[in-house]
Parts: sequence; structure tokens; C-alpha cells
Amino acid sequence: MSKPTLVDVGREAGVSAITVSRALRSPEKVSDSLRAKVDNAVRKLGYVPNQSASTLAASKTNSIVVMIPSTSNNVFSDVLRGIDEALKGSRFTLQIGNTGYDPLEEERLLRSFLNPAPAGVILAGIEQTDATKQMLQAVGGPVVQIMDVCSNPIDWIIGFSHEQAARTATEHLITAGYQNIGFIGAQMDPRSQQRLTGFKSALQAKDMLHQDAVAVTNRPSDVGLGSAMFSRLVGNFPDCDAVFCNNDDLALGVLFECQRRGLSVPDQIGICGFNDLGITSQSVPTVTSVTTPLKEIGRLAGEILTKDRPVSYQPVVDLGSILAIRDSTRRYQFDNQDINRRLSKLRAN
Amino acid sequence: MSKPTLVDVGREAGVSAITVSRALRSPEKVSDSLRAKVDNAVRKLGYVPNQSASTLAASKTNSIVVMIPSTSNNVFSDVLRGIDEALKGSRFTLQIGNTGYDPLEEERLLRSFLNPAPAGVILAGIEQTDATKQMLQAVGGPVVQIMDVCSNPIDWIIGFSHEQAARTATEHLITAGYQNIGFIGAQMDPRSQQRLTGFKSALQAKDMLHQDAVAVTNRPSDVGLGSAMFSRLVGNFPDCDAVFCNNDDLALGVLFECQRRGLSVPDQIGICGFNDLGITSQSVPTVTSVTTPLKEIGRLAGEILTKDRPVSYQPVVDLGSILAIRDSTRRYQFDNQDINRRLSKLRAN
DNA sequence: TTGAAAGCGCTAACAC
DNA sequence: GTGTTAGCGCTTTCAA
Repeated sequence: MSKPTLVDVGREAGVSAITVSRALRSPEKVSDSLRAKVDNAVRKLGYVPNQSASTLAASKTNSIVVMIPSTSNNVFSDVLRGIDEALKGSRFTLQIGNTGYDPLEEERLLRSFLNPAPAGVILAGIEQTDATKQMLQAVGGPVVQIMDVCSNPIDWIIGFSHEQAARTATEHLITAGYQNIGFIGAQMDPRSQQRLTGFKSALQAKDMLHQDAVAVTNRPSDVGLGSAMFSRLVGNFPDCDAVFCNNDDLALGVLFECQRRGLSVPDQIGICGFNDLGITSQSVPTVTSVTTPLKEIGRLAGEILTKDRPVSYQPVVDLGSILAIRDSTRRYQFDNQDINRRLSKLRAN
Repeated sequence: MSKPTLVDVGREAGVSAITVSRALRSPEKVSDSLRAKVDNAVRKLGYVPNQSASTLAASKTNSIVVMIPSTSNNVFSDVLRGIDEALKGSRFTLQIGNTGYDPLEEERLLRSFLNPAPAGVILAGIEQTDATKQMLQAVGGPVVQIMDVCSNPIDWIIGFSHEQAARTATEHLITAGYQNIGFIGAQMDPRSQQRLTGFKSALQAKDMLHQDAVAVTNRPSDVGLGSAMFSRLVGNFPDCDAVFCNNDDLALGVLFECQRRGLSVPDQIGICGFNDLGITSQSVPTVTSVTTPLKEIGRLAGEILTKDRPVSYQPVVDLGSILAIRDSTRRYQFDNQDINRRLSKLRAN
């Protein structure tokens, strides 16, 4: 025999289908005895709602669409975990789209996810195509952009300033006494470009930006690539004594390459990573990295979309980032006072 | 104005809705001129199919349900990538469920995903609850179990023998000259238990299993935990001179802890990881690990479910695993001949 | 090769 | 607080 429907449950409970529907969707609007009867019937028959029928009738889904650039990048699995937590126990389900860092693929995928309208949409970054923005406009559902901040979000944006984070990290390297600071970047998406901008501006402010200081590639990042990029960097920039890396994978690769070359970290080479995904705090030496609020971004995005009245949230939320200073950049054993003194002196210039 | 439907497209193309439906779903069963007309109308109106309506009418979905134990475990993101590749360009979409290693949560989630019936189901492991198995039976859709092998899969199972993989790795440690070999395990799911079994059986066969050789925890694995577990292990088992780790995170943690303690790897301590997720081949020293066919498992599972006639596939596919021997276990600089000679000698006992 | 009719299981809108 | 009616947009079945 086939799956029980609302009608079956209604028959079992001695009420009509629509009453069962109501009892299930808004238990508080229904009498206690009815609720009990319905619950029993549901259990007895093993009733499971048919999502498609519900979606078709209501012409809106219970799914939250999330478009992420890469499923293999740990950055996004952290974000997803946050979203997942926010959705846990709610009636919403996640629909994940993998754009491969391609706005056109994002557009194509999103189009197929947008009919019927999802309960909400989460997008990484602010580089949607015009067509994508139009589609989202037409759908009208709430949209949360994540990972970045900007002044004119579609509805909400939750993230932090990558430029600011990179500037802070680079300033730390300067303060720590490094003179010839390089940049290594892979998977140069727009946010990585912003980090590069922050890096450059911090160095330019001190007139310390070397012409061969930047080594970037669009290949996906991994540890081995970090080693290779470091080799490339020091090939062009032999005096290089510190490296700001686009992410932690690259930073670890640099650390390993230094070990292979017998370069001491932090004395001969300083290393700073980005995202602080876990290993950097455990390695030998531990590696300085920018701690970014990935899970919090996901959780807040999920929270906004699952609220009935999300309008109470600010449209732009800058969650900030924190530089976790570790052994890989402790060139001299400053105490905080020292650092602060040097910082004020530098700022006075 | 609202979204165009099949009827709108039909009107535009001068045919009926059902004809448009056919032209879209089976272009080969329709005349060329009709196909062209329909394609034009679709483009002109910006028609996007309504999945819910289609699903409701056909009472089966285009989604492939994947239940994975953990979204944050890189093992599963590799598997997901394989599935994603297999599904790319097909009409199927992925529906991912996160079970948190809990068979009951798997059952609960799956129940909600099973109405209407998905096009296919992918499950990790073989430890489904009876209720889960019954549900799957009732749905009748194709089911692929992954990550493991067994003799009686629901429909198909694709994976490798964890016991065999661990036995091979442990035998390698013995052959490499280690005398007091320990096991470190976190997140002790059934497959990890099988690895432990393989580890024990390899040592017992040589009468080398020390009573304090095993340190395990159910906490999720990470690098820091690897360091902590190693400390615990050598606390109970001070003579320990090699460690087989449940996964690469732990192995890296052990490596870092050895560096902190000034223990040389591989001379004083040998280290072997599991899954070979990338860093192990890049670290200093490189770390021996068991290379497992994660992406291939995902791809094959996806491939089976997207075929019209999947019956041509073997029900049990053992993709095997390969031990990648690296510097962390090269205690003496054997060449392969040496290893083989020692191996035959050991086997002769 | 194409079309007409019926219905998938649910919910919105309105009645009682 | 509960029921009736009328679809949501598509596919199935059968007919032409």
C-alpha cells in the first residue's frame, strides 16, 4: 500500500485533511484534544509530509539556498556548519550550490533553485552578475550576502573587511621588525584581491613595498603550492624576510619549505596565515594567522533567514577579525609594551 | 507578472503544455521543428521548470540524497566532490544530510527526505538502523552504501577494507623495524574500530601487541588532539617507538608533539596516518599514510545512481587502498629489496 | 507525433 | 475551531 496522505490521517483522526494540515503546521491554533488525536493518527500511520505538494500549493519552499564557491575549501565548511546549526530544529532545509568561484555558474545554478521561491538565499561575496541580482529582485525573498562587507547589500551582508584584516596583519609584520615583506596568494578571488590591497597599502604607507613582493596564482590553494610559491617569491625577492599568506594552507607550505631550506622561523623568515583554521595554532612553530568569524557568519546568516521578522537585523554586519599572533612572527621577544611603543613611534611618522 | 508556466510556453510556441513538457524532457522523441519552436519560446519567456510540480506529478524527485556523518571532516568533502562531479551536467541535484555520526539522526533525516522517493540514496557505512533499512526497502529506490565493504549490501556498496588497510600499514611499521607500536584513534566510528582490529591482528600475529598500545577517544579528531593523545599514549607506554594514527590530523599532531619533545622522526618515533589528505605528503618530514580512494568512491556512487540501467554494476566494489610510504617511517634506509627480504623472512615465521 | 483529461498532495481563501 | 472548494504546475494515461 502506498504512502499515507493528509486525507488518510484525517480519516484516522475523524477530521478533514485541512484540519490535520493546520494541526501540524500551527499546533497552537488548534484545540488540545484535536492535536492529540492528530498526533496519534500521524504516528499510527507513519505519515510523512510531502514537501513537493506543500511547496507547490504554497508556491514557496522551505529551503534555504546557499551558494558557495567551493565545497573543498575548509573556509566554507566552517560557514556551512554555522548555517546548519542555525537551521537545526527549524522547518528549513539547506540546498547547497557549488559555484566553483564562477559568477556565471552561480547564476545558472541559482536560476534552477529559484523556482519556486526559496525561503531565503545566502550568497558568498558581492560579485553577483546583473542577471543574478535581477532574479533575486524578482523572487523577493530575503538575501544574505556573506564573507564580506559593503555599503549597499541586496538585503543583508555579514562578514568582515578583508582589506582591513590584511592591513592589520601586515602592520604587525612591520612592527615585529621585518623589513622585506612578501605576499603569497592562491585562488585570487575578489576577497583575496582585497587582502592584497590591504597588504600593499600597509607597506606603501611606510614606503616598504618592494616591486617583487607579490606572488599570486589563480590555482586552488594547498600546502604544496605554498612551498612552490615561496620558492618563486624568494627567487625574485631574495631579501624577503617575511611572508603574508592568503590562507593557512599556503602558510604551512611556506613553513615546511623554510624547514627544508634550513631557514629559521621566525628569525630568518616571518610567516603569517589567514583564516586560522586550526593547524596554525598547533604546528611547530605555531603560525600567526588572522582569525576570521566563519562559523559566526554562517550562524547569523541562518538566524536572520529563519526569523519571521528579520527586519530587526542591521543590513550591514561587520563581525571583524582578530590577528592571532604566534611564534612564527615573534622575531624579537617583545612584550606588549614594546610593541605598543614601537607602534606609536611608527604611527607618528 | 508571475513566472511563466508550461502553458505559457505552449501558447508562445503554438502547441499544448504537454508537448512542451515532452520536448523538454525527451528532445529526441519530438520533431526538430517543434524542438526549435519550444526552445525559442522557453528562451523568450525565461521559463524555468517548477521542480515541485514535476516531483508531485511524477511522485519521484530528481534528487540524490547523501547522508554523511560530518560536513567538517575532510574525508567526506572529498567524497562529496566525487559525487558532485558525477552529477554535474545531469538532471540530478544533491540533497545532503548531516547525521553527526548518529544512526538515529540519520533515520530521522532520511525519513524527511524520502517523501517523495528520491532518485537515489547514498549512505556512509553499513550501520543503518532497522527502521532505516525498512524505509529504504519501502521506497525501493537504488541505495549505494559507501566507505566500507561487506557481503550483503542493500543494493550496492563501494569502499575498501579498513581492517585490511590498517593491517598493511601496521605490517609496514613492523617491517621498518619498530618494536613497540601504538595506536591513536579519535572519532571511533565503526570503520575506525575496524582499523583498530586490523592493527591488533597484525601485531598479534607477531606477538607484538602491547597491553597499553591503544589510546582512543570518541571526540572529533584534530591536530591538537593528536598531540594530546600521543602524550597520553607515551605516558602509559613509554617504550612506544611508532604510532599508527586513525587519520592524518592525529598523525600531524603526533609529529608536532615529537618536534616539541625533541624526539626525532622517524628514528626515535615512526608515524603513520590514514586517508592521505594532502598535508602528509608535504610536511617535514613527510608522513606515511594510507591513500584511500575517497573521490573515486563518490564518483562511482554518483555514476551508478545516474545511470538508467545501474544493474550492470557489481553489488560490492572494493576499491582498495594504497600505503604511501614516506620519511616518517623510514627508520633505516631500506631499499625495496631489503624490505622484501625482511618481509619474506617475517612471513616465514 | 501530438493532445485532452485527470490527478499528484497540499494549502489559500473563504465559509460555517 | 473546523470544513469546503479550488487550484498550485506538472506528468501520466489514454486517445487520436
